[in-house]
Amino acid sequence: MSKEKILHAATRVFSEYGYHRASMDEIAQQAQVAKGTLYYNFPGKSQLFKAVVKAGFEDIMERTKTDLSSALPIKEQILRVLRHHLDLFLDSRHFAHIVFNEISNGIEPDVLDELKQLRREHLSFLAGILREAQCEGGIMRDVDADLAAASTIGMLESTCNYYLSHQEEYSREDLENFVFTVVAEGLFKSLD
Amino acid sequence: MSKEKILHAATRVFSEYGYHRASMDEIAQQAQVAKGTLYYNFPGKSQLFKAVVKAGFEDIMERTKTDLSSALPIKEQILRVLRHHLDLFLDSRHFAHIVFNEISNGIEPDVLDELKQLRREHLSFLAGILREAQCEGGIMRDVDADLAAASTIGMLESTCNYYLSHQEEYSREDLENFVFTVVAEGLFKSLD
Amino acid sequence: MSKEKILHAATRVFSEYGYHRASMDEIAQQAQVAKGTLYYNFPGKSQLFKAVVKAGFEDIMERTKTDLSSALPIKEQILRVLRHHLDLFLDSRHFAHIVFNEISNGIEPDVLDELKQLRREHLSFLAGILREAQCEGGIMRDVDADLAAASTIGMLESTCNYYLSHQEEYSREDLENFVFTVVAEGLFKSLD
Amino acid sequence: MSKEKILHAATRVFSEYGYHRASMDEIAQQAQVAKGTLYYNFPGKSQLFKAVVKAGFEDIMERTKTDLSSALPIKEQILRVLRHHLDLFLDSRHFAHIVFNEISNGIEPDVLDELKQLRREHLSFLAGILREAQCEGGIMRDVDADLAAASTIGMLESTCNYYLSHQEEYSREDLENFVFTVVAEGLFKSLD
DNA sequence: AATGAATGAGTCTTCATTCAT
DNA sequence: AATGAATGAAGACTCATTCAT
Repeated sequence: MSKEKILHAATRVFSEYGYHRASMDEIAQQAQVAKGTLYYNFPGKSQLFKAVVKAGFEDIMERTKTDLSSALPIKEQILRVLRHHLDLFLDSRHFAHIVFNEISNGIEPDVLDELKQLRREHLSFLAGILREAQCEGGIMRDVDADLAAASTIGMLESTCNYYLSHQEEYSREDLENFVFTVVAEGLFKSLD
Repeated sequence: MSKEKILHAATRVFSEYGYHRASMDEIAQQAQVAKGTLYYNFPGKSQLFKAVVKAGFEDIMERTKTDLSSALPIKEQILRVLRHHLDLFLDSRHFAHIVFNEISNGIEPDVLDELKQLRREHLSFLAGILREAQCEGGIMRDVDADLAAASTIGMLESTCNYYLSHQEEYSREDLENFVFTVVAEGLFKSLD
Repeated sequence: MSKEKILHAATRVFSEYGYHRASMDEIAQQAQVAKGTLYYNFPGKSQLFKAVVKAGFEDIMERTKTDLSSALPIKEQILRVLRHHLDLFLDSRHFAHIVFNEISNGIEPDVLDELKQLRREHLSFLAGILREAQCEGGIMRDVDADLAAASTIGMLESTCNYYLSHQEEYSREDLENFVFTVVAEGLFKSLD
Repeated sequence: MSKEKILHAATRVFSEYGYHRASMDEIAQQAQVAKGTLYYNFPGKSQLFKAVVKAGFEDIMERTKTDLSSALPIKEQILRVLRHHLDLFLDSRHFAHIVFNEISNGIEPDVLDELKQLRREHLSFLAGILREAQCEGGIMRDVDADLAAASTIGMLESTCNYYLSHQEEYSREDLENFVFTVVAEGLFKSLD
């Protein structure tokens, strides 16, 4: 009960302020529990943060998995993965930022390792989908699937970030089209 | 004199610890000046950080510009831009991280705006080069140059990051080839 | 049932950490009861501590009494008292320390008074034995029995403490001989 | 300047409350400096405590040394040492208690080691004087000088403690006589 | 131009205690 | 008789910033 409330509040607060500016006081207040209750449910700030990030990764992976099905053509599956991540980066911009980026700053090393592990798992998940695409249809280029997953995530986040501060200039459809194009065909017509 | 030393030390310290974990004490110590001297030369921590980031952006832009010349074919110019940014992300990993990412966390809003402006200028610079490529040769796809610049930066950083924690699996050449392929041709052979 | 378990665990925990560093959490855990059970059986931490100290005093007094008997020559009785206290200070070093010394630190005043009373009773018990020695045989010097009891306890504890951190240099027998000599004859051959 | 004030205040506060109940807030208040000033001058609570204890040991040793001189007969020297320690235990009861006893509780292990070292040095100092007495005059029994020093300190403190809570029953002279007797001749007329 | 002692608001964390069940 | 979730006061410590020199 309290744990739920705390996790929700912590997600909000970490998203808004980032790890370091977020204070346990603020989280307790927003969760409407006493500060001690935070420490009754989580060992400390960094562990609470880890729980938030973990829930975030699990959520995006769960949502993506649910929407996929082997019945779909690989091409469609990848489009859906992209769309899910776009949703995440657009709807929960700040949350996505902490989940994908705040992982590197000044967090206790032991927790940091676990966070990196979570990120690795997420990338593996994406890479797995890409690898399938390579095996099956021969649709995909023969690039390293892990690098491809990593590069795609960074590309998506950066692009969404830019989009969000220039919303008047693009529509959501523009964004999707751009992303699909870049992923699919790259920037150049030909470089040879 | 002092200003130089402080700027160098601040770059080192911010790179190592990130904005929030970096302390003015540590910076003063590494710069071998008294703490008061920091405040004599810079109004405060966030302003000092801004100066560091600004110098960072200027450096990468300067280095890139120097290496370009209208004599070169556009294609080659873009390769060089990519290579310069790869260098930055690989050699000064942490520095690049704060320059490109720490900009969004929990920094005082007034300074944050100026930092965002700096990032915008850098993206404009890159977008400018891409736009040239579009005008001139018809080599490039007709995607939005600004989005393309933003997406490329994100892709580069994320890819380098992954590469740096998996160096045993890839060579630097692998990395370059991958990046060039992705930028040039995207991930798919065809999606239609 | 629970009370017993708690008392045992509390003794262990107080002995290991001292009064202030010992936590009710730790005690509950070691006693394998819920924290609430502690408060069901004892009014609070200081009262629990008092119970532990009381049991400690009673134990050493009981053990000593059991081993004495009016049949024994006074001299032998005193040797036995010394030996019992040596055993206590050596075998249950930390426990003895809290029983005899932690009594004065920063404990709630109300409980502190009761603890001091317990110590007083123990000293009275020892002084009683000494007084007997004085009456009966004329073996003992005509010093104040209460002061003598107090001084002896302090001497024993301090000596055992030193011994315990220099065990490689002395045998247990050395220690006993030293203590008996000091008690019996003092440090000097003659001071007149 | 501040350092002095802090050290004085800390001595007062630690003496009154013991290590754990003493709070940095209270010390800062009594020293009339801001809390930050405490940490500017001392790395932390335990280090501040160490400084207090160190000053205490140095003070008693200094005062004792000053009063001794090789011209005096050994017997007189030892009487003076005893008197100085009596003064300390009587005049600065609480301070002496923390200096000699609080050394064992729940202090950070690294600092604890240094504190133990200080105590060791003090005992060595006392043992040195005793050893002289053994060499020179043959006045002293052939007991281990280190054990003798340790036992004497414990005896003194314990006796003073008892005296202080029963002042109506003894005079200071009674106390001195008792202590001298015990040290000199022990408790028994003869035990053989 | 430079210093560094001093500050105090802000943070994380601990823990004895309570109480509804 | 026993539980354990929840509390909140209290405490140690950090650090950007100020200012007299």
